[in-house]
Amino acid sequence: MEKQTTIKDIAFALHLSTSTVSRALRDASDVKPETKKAVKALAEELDYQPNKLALSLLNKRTNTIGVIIPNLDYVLATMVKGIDEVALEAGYTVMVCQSDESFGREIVNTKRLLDSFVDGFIVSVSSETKVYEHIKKIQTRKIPLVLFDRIIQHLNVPKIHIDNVDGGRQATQHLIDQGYKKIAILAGPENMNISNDRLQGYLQILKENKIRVDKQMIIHCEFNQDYAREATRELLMLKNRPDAIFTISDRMAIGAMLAIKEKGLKMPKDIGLVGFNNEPITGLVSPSISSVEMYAFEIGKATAKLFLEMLHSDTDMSNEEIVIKPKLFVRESSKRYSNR
Amino acid sequence: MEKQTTIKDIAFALHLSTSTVSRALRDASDVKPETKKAVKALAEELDYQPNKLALSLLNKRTNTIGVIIPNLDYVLATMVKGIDEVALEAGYTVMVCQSDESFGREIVNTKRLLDSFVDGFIVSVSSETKVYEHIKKIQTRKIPLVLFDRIIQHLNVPKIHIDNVDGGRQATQHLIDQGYKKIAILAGPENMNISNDRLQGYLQILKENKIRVDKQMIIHCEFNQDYAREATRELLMLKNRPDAIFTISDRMAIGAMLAIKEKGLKMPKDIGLVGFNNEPITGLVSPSISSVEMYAFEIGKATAKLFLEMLHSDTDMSNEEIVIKPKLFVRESSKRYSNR
DNA sequence: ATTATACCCGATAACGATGCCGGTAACGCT
DNA sequence: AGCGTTACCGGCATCGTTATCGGGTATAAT
Repeated sequence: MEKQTTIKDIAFALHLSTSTVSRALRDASDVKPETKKAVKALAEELDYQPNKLALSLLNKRTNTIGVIIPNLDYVLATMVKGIDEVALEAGYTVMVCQSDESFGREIVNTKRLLDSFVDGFIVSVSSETKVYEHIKKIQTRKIPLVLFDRIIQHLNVPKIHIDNVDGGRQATQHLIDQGYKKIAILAGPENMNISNDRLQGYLQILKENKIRVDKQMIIHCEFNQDYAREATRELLMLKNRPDAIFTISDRMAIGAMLAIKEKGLKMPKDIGLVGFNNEPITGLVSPSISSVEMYAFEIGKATAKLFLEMLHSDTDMSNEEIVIKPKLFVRESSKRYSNR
Repeated sequence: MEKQTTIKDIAFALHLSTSTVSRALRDASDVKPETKKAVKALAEELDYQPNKLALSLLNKRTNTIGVIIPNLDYVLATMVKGIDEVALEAGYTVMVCQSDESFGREIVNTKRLLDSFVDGFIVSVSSETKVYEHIKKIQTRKIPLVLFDRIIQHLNVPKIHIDNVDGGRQATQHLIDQGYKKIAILAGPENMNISNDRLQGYLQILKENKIRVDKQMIIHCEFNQDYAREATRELLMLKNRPDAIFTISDRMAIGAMLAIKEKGLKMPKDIGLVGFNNEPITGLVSPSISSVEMYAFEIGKATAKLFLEMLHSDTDMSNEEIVIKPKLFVRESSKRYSNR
């Protein structure tokens, strides 16, 4: 690594003090125009770049945002893209850390970013996370923090996410409308808000339609294609098997689809299927899979905007909560009647 | 943001000098054991964390790696995951910047990371990038740099990538083995190494099999599903249409598949199709698509390892080039004969 | 001629940490 | 008594930058 030219070099070369050079470069009022010109010219020539480290040490700002996410699957990668775009525009650089759905790594990442002096955090918690001390630590240090997508509902932090209850409602109501009678749900781990909320929507709709809840139809399994496949296999072996399945992710829907095909059942005739996320793959498999769009890119952008707003405002925003409406896209896997 | 406890606070509280506190914390030899103990106890109590910015300013090291990638699609996200894993292990934090396939943003990202004083760069260039001044700038500053996946062949920089020529060879030879006579290729933009190399492999195999190259069968199009679909439409309208298509990405293969289905042709009977990347989707669509696996996660890990090695060794490694063998996974879209 | 007033510019401290050097006290040895 | 050694500890400079204060000089006003 080569030595960068510093303000001192310029000062020395021009027989000026560092103070004057500093002021000249920042176009301060009390510097002679010619001096300014000379300084700027030399700065240009030597390709002078102010040392951000030194500035950060002084100002206690690094123009860096710490982003912690559980992984880089389609949805989160899309959200990160949105965050990145807005952050870049505003002059911030993001440090993306993956917890890999591990609580321990989430802790490590938080610590790392904390002592890298990021200006703030944008976090989506891992599926393992059940204790929030690390999050609270960020708060007690008064460092700006926004939770997105996988939020922690009871924490007093600005949040942004889709209306997962509504997503669950849309999916379930749609299956009922299509004449399915016994609807199962493949939910995720019990502590995850996105799982619980979607399940809540499912339960609401069953109740509103006066359908009795069958506990056998509610499966909590890992957020993963293989687990979903296995869970679906078991569901389909019940003597009172479901005639529709709502999975809370598209990966899980794929797993369910594989188990359904394996069993020789036809969608949408014998069984209906609705996923969540509306990943491109849902439109490409056969039958195509109905899914709930969650506008990941928009959420990413909105998250970064909310974060920046928080960073620059001094009013307390910890009660802020932005909720975005999802939208069901109906495809072959659940469409029995073309008129509805 | 709250004030962090510094070494000065501890020094003041214990009526010591900052130097002594510093030495005590680093377990230096010439500090009385009791003093050490007192310092450490207080440090623990006040939750002292050394200020990384100050240290970075002194040592000119930030323990941060700048990663620049064109986007966060499946392959690159997987690679980043590999990089992240190894980097975390080694105590480094990565700053991931997406150029979004834009040359301008690649420049901006390079600049940003440069003056964030990252310890080095891991870069995969955008498809627009045809001029390499920003890369050379990194080199002239003697900052460690590794190129991966989308490399620049003629630059004297450590590189790591799969054997794209071999990937192209495997795909093309397989199609010939399956009895296809007129094989088209959907290549990417002309300046991309991964595109050119795969095309090269294709050409080699045609030549080795004494098949005349038909320029109409070589299409350069954007790295994108829709462009690939349109290109395939046009290919299929030729009076002398191809009976097999090799696309250099799976996204493009999907586009091609859609155009093929639209035309009413059957795979693998009427036409064969082979993609590249071996994304999960290739096994899920119908017919499933043959594709060349490029071991993205392994490449990511190997890249980070190579980078770290370079960082810690002082021998010149600019001629290092790691090439990983890809492997064709045969699926329905191109499998006419079950015995081969 | 004296004072006021811009107008420029330099010295210094500060951000937090460490490396180097130097200093002091206590002790042992000749 | 005088010297060297050892064990501890503090002072200072340094990294690169800016904010603050305090001059100095030339011009204008009295």
